Amino acid sequence: MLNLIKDCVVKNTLKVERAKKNLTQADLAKLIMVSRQTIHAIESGKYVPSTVLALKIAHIFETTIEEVFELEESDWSK
Amino acid sequence: MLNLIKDCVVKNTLKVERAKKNLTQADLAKLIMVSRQTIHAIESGKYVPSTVLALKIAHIFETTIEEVFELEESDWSK
DNA sequence: GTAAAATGTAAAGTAAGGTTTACATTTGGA
DNA sequence: TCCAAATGTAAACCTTACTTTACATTTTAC
Repeated sequence: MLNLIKDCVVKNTLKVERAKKNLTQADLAKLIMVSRQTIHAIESGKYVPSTVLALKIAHIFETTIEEVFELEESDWSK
Repeated sequence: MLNLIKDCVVKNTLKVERAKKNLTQADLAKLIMVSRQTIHAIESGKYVPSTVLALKIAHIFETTIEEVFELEESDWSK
């Protein structure tokens, strides 16, 4: 079975949520205990965070993972 | 900065949700296009799925990731 | 009680998430 | 304008998620 997950595109609203709370990338990184580069990489779509990270991020923004990370429509069937 | 994420414990309700929908591990695996062993590994806590997989799993069960995957209380501060 | 279905387990390999260090560029305020 | 803060970028490295194949054990149905 070939890997279809890696081809899935996930959009996120990190930058906007950060703005709402007036947090810098470094602030957010510190809050969830990861490197600033990790936040940057997620925001710029370089990669999708692990579920543990996603849980923490959604928690900080007082919302759900689904609100922050959205799987592209066409990828639900992959 | 050392990696704290790997030490986080995440419980999940996959087995129960599967029972509700009367799906075998193989059924679920087929629905989200992963191997049966992947489902088994997640269910038995061997590892936490990626966010993409978690999104798909929650979607199948018509719920949210937070309902299916719960970070242990003490790990929110890690 | 036996066959089939479901679940458990394991090993080797690949890809993606995340780290560290380091430096370059952009933005904003005095 | 100039300094500092914020953001962007990159490379080398390690860990974990997920795959494939294969076989063992447990459950379920007849």
